[in-house]
Amino acid sequence: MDAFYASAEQAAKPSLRGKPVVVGGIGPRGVVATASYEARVFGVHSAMATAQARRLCPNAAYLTPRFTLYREVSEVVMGLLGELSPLVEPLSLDEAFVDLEAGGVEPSVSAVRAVGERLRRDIRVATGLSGSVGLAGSKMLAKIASEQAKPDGLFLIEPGTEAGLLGPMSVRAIPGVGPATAETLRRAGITTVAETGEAGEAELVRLLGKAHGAGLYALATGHDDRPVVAERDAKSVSVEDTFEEDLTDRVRVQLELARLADRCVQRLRAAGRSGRTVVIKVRRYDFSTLTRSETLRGPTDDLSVVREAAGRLLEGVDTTAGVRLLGVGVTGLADYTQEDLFAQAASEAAAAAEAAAAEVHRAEGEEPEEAPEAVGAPPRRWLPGLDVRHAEFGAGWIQGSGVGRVTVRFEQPWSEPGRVRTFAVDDPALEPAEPLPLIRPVDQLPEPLTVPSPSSARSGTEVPAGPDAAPVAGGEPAVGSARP
DNA sequence: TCTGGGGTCCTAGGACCC
DNA sequence: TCTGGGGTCCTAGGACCC
Repeated sequence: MDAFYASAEQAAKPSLRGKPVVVGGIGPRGVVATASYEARVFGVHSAMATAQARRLCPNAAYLTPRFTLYREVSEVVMGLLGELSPLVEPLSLDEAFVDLEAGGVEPSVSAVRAVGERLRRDIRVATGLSGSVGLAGSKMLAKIASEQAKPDGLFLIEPGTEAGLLGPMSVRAIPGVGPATAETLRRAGITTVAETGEAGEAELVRLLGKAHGAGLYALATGHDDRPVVAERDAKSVSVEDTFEEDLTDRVRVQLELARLADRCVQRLRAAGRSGRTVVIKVRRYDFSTLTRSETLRGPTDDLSVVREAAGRLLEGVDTTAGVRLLGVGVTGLADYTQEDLFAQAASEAAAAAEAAAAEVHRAEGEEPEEAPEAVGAPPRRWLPGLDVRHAEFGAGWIQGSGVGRVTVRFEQPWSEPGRVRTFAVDDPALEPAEPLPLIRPVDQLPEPLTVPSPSSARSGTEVPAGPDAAPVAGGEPAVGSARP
């Protein structure tokens, strides 16, 4: 998918189409997840500090990610891929390998190209978004082809043309070659794919180590027989938080670590897994990062066991100078939950310890756990980009908030750009809402009396899509769109 | 107002075992 | 009586990907 998160936001928010949009962390320590192509013109790109992006492109819309929506769109797209072949290997929410041979597609350039073009049309019709397709004889080549295809295109690497195409490219084009590997190779006078192959396997192994060197040599010389593997089981589950300000209070650090352990176990249990090794991660004020791990006697999905292990691991870490990030993870995953005596005993001991600790906290007048209760419900956070519903004005999204006010734009994926209104942050008529689908469901037609928009009469042949969306080929109506 | 969050894979040293 | 060789597991860190 092209600029996936940003494109999804533009499809959802008509007023942002054709405008720079940046999706990512909104806070002081946020980074950019995806920038729309309009924002990239200003030099904004993924992994850049949001603060720097704001300097480069102050007029962009800065939005917090809505993963629920992206996951829903992703499932639709992965479903379309599943119609092409039983062998689909997702790499992320917006990217996957498909083994067309296993899907019985005739192995000819014309047949394969036709499948790719039809897929791109189907994706646009089903989601309103554009995707790019790379077609080639191996995973590496297909990935490079898809990069060439972006945005909104298709690129096919014909057998026999690989060396000519790849040779002049930077070695960075090869998946797995990042900044460190590229720098090591550059110091050895190697910068292109062709030079990498010419260096020979022995030299690459000497420079990069056995596995990486041999693997890179194979890829650089066009050898890649890695199979497309469907549904691989996760090997670890982890959660982490970067704090807006460094934590220095040890009790607060312990509290946050316990919270992270809770979230980690929740995810572990939701996946129906259990794990044997507990890992904590600590990033200090100076960005130095360390991990500590402990392997249990058997796999567990018990909250107290994980919490206790995390707590023990933290004891060996000096946090006095300030903690920027904390994380808790579980690896060594097993498919089942082993309710052994060890876990039960530890669980009971932990429950007792917990009760005792809570007593101590109360006695010491710890504020973190008590504060919300004392003041009532925690203040709602109106994050830019999130969905809301107003009792009178209907569905909209948060454009911004501050000084006790929140600004909402009232529009839907299938409407004209909407109007902005401002409310008090505690306006009872305003409440958080679920994301609307990008394509209007057929069972949610507008009611004629309440939405008599004259412009909607021509919506029958339009597809809600990104700013540079081409009309649907053949002009067939989009799924789900209809006249009132 | 530099540097997220969730992953995978590899390396290397020490413990431990046969 | 001058110290093998190989394998696995655990721990910690680093590169890389989206």
